Amino acid sequence: MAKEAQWVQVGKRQIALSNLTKTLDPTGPVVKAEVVNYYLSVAPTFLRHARGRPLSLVRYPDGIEGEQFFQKSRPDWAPEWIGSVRLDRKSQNYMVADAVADVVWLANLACLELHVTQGRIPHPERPDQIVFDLDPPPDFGYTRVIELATELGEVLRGYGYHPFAKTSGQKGIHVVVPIEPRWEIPDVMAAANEVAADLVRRYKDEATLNWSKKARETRVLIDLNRNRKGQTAVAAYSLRGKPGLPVSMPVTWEELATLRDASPYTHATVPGILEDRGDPWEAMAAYAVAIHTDRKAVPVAADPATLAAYKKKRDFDVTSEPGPLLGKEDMARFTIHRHHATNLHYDLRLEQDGVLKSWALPRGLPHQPGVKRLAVEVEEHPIKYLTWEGVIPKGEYGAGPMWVYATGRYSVTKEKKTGFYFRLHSEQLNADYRMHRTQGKQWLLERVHEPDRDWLEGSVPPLLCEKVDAVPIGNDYQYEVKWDGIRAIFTVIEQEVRIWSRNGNDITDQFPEFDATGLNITTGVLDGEIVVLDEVGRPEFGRVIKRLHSRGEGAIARAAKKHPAVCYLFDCLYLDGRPVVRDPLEKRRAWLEDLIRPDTAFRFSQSVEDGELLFKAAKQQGLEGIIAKRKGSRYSPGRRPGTWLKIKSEHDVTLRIIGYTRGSGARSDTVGSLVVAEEAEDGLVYRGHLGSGFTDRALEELAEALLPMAKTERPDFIPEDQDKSAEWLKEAVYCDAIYSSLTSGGMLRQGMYKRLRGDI
DNA sequence: GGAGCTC
DNA sequence: GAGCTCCAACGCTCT
DNA sequence: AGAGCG
Repeated sequence: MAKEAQWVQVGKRQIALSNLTKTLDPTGPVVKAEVVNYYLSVAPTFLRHARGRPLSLVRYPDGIEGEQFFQKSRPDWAPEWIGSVRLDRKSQNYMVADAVADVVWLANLACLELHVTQGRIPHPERPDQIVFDLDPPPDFGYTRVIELATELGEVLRGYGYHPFAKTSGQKGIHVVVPIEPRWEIPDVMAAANEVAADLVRRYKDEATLNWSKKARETRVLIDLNRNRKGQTAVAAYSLRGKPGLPVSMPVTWEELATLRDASPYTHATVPGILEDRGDPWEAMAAYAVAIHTDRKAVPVAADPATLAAYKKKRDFDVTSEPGPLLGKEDMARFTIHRHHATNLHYDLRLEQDGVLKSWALPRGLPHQPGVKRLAVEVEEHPIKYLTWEGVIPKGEYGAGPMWVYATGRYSVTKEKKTGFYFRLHSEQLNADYRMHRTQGKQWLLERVHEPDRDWLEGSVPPLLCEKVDAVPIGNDYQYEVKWDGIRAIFTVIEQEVRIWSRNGNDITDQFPEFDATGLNITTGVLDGEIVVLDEVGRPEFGRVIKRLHSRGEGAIARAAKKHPAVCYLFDCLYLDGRPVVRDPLEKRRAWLEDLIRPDTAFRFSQSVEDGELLFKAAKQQGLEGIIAKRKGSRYSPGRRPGTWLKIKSEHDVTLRIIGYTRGSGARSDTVGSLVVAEEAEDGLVYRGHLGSGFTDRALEELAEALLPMAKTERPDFIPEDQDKSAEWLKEAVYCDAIYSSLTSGGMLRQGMYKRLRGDI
């Protein structure tokens, strides 16, 4: 072990990291610590595609400018927990990554590139994907490679495959199709060859299968050799040993079409992108099909006419949800129902011998390794329940709504005496579980691997609004009231609720009225707006903000009693063991409505179809505005402008800054917000607080920018030194007095009101 | 990057 | 103790 | 037979 080794704990493994400050990419420069960090952060996603595949390491112990070498066999000094597999009698003992710790250990070996075979355990000799490596000659424009990859994608669809794309991390593009692991390599090669030859026939001047340099000249090599025995291709999310440490990055077909080169994807950017938009390949395994040369009927003849027709409707196809799974007759299917009978529960159904083996899961699916959930074996169900969804009428057994929570295919990865391990592949859920019989009909369901992203850990940045001036009209939208209060993300773990502000601050303690008894849920992430309502049911921002600022248990309890808050929930991001952010808005909201218990502090934010009407009503009621949401849209934490629009109900407001609040945070130099009032017929009307958590300096700048916009530069009641707005803002005592008067009850106190009004 | 071998 | 060496592989093509 | 190729 090198002398300066640093020990880290990854899962249950301890790993010695050596030479962390060694530069591996001098052009960055990038040191080894950053490489380890990269692989640590993408490991759960990386493993989804690489787990169980024999590895080739490309190691750069002296950095990308030093010597590089391949390594396949498992060195005998590897820790005992690094797994391995032998492809045949006389082959290597290939290493196989299974857990995050394995990836970190490999990263420490300065193994920048990880390459994998197309087969994986338990059938390493039967590929479960075909890779088409598009390898352009020098000076072949990237855009043209993309075009060719896109065409290849279409040809593959014509043959009934579901293609996925990634950058190679260098000049090329890899098009990958998942297949069922049922054929030997020669059969798979033959199928691949047929499709590639088809493409080459259509694009004679662009593409070739001929591998010799001379014959290739200026054409792209469609390299099928990556599919051969013992051959590997760079793994999805692997780094490449090139300047800047680019990544072999899975992309959606839409993303691919907009790429101009592969430069956006590097060790530095990929973790953020992944966090932002997830893994485009996540559901890949659910789209495995039989190779086209061995199907009973070839689904689509690959003649040019068919392809043209396909191309025509492709725009629609690509932008909408993926189509139905193909070839499902060849693999075992599964469904999980959310069944809101007398007692809410889930039903896990696995296809086996022509029936659905079923278990009732009273508390949903486990969300994390180590979490176990009871699973009670129930009677087998007929296959037709795979897709059944609806309401079981009152009086019948199990009366109540039953939703398809996830459906796709599954594979048993390991059989044990007391149970089995299985992996779910679907659009909704891709995870490994262990089913373990404890006694009789009682089983325990346990999650095996870490999720890509732990939705229940800490806060999730909420999807934000974009302000617009007019109500977007159309059948594409649904409309909700814009509740004027505190945006809050709720995380529920078991029976514990935590509340997070939009900036990720934990505000749980401020609102003791929100507890899990109001929600029919075991684990979840919900999005809503906390409001305090006035006598006629209008949100009073001043009151709720006061709730946010009260300190001390006693004060909070008193405030909660005086001004009880409710929360209008409008979205659901995670539900009992699976993220739902990628389900369409309507589905998320249907689930949400179902999980809110009546007569609690939680309410469902109703939506309506008529935007104009709601807008008019909102204006009449003095509400802040309405929100238009695009139907079918996903939830993109952190933002995605254009999917969610906020409309101000008043446009020509003249605001005046009448004070500021002291911040409630720990930093003494922060100012809470500007207190703004609107000019009305009969004086100033409090409109709320602008921003929060400014430093004095930032606030001065903001005030300077805003003051000229106000009708009067400064209200008359501000004492002395009228010239310097910044100094005016520093009149803390005075403004605090205004603040408290403004916010007691959300109204201007009598005296102050008079003073503000009349007599300015 | 780590280990085994050689001097 | 320092210095050197090893650490892959397939199948096809060209020479 | 051996080197080259990715």
